[in-house]
Amino acid sequence: MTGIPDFIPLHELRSGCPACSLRELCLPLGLARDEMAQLDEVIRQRIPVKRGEALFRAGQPFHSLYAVRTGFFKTTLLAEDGREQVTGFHMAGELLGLDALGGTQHACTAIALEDCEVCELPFQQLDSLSREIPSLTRHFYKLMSREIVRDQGLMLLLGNMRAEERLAAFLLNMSQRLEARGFSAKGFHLRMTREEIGSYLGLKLETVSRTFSRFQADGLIKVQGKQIDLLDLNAIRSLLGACAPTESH
Amino acid sequence: MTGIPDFIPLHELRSGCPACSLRELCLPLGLARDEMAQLDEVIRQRIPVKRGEALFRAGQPFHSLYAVRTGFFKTTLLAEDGREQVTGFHMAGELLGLDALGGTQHACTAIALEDCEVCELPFQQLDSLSREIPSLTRHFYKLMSREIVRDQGLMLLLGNMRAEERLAAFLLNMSQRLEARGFSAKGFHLRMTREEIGSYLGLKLETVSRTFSRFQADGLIKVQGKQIDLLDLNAIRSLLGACAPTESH
DNA sequence: CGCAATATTGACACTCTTCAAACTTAGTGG
DNA sequence: CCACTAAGTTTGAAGAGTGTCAATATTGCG
Repeated sequence: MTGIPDFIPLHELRSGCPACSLRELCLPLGLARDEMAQLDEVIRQRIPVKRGEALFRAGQPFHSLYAVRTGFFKTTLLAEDGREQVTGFHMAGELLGLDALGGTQHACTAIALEDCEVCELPFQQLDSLSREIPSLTRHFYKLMSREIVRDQGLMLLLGNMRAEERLAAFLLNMSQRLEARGFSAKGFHLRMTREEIGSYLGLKLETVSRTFSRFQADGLIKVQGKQIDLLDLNAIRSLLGACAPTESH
Repeated sequence: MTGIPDFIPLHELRSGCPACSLRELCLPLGLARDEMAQLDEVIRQRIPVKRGEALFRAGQPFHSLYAVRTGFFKTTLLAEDGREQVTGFHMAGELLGLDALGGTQHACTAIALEDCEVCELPFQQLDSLSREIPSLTRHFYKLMSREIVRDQGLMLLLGNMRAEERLAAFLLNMSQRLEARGFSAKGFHLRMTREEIGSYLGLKLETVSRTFSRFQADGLIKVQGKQIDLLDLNAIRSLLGACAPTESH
């Protein structure tokens, strides 16, 4: 039981990876019972991260990947002149730290946007395990290539789309990912500020706010601070001009 | 000698990976002699790709990675509405196809911008080999995470920088990569059109052209069609306002 | 060498940003 | 529990930076 902090209630100790509903999002499918048990040994579960805290920061040595169990993170990149850009928002079942997998230090910073729980996957031990469980390596290849494709989709958005299209793509993406996790696809509470949305989409916060207001005036959505309700999904979709992929991550 | 086309002159057969000057860019360092020999067996070398031809296209099944041996490629992403974005330019020693590594089909299209030669690395066989050569897996992790970091640097550029900064970052990046390959850092021939540069940087071709002209008027560069000479590297660097990472890839 | 593709340049339109002020929400301490 | 403060949001007006359209010049491939 090494590495499992003792403030976790006893009954939680039994709910490791094999029982985790998010398993198929962060571990390969089709693992044998004993393989799963091996992984379960290695993974440190349910580490709490408070709102505003960093899970890791750019430049810190890389030791582990982290799977989001509950809560919501942003990852940011910091330019030398202080400009910071949000490179992603991450929710339950997603893996953080892939951009450091091959290297020695983290490239981005991961900040909790609300109180979160993560599971830690120490890379050294995963690496050893992957000799016994070849599908593990394959799984990380898949996750990393998915991350590359995701980033390229965002590049397409940043390079080609106008404010309305960007916001529409953002809302649909959130909707879809929340739905995939069993939440409502039509109403949700944004965890990030307008400024963080803007940074992610390459827009200023005022532009984000204005565009939300316009969407509301047009009857597409209802905005109440961070609470968003999508009133006309099809109309929002049509804003994309059949453009960028909404899918993925 | 399977897989090696017979139009390759005999003396080339001896110049496989162990002799290739680009080796350290596409294969892990510190391989033993016999490991290198094994890889050499698997890699199909010096496949010619003519200017304008696709090395692979988005949607095609993924079988192999490709190392650029000579020449110059662009990779593009195609949105459903026909909009296409250039996601990267790739020169000798760089690996293409990483975005498909974990999946079954290519996500982007790779087009040769001049007559090229590539080496093919069949993934199946690499995968088998990596059981005997663990550093191979690690190497691909590294390459993929580098690709993620590169893409995120571009996201930062697309999200935050203005036309002048984008062009300056582009020129410095080209200069640096060419220099690393033994070419001049100050004068080079662009292989891509203004439109392709613009697509990559999220600008219209007219803006690229205008910005080049302004740089020239300011004495920063000399432009003669696709021939670019960097006259004042420091001044170009200072345009970046100490922003985005120019490094990488 | 000739033609199509590419590049340059200008004038104008438009989107987004900037600056500023007012307003709302959430969190803190009396 | 309410007052207070800081952070976040909304909205307006003006301006900068790119995009668009169009005409002309140039390049480079066949």
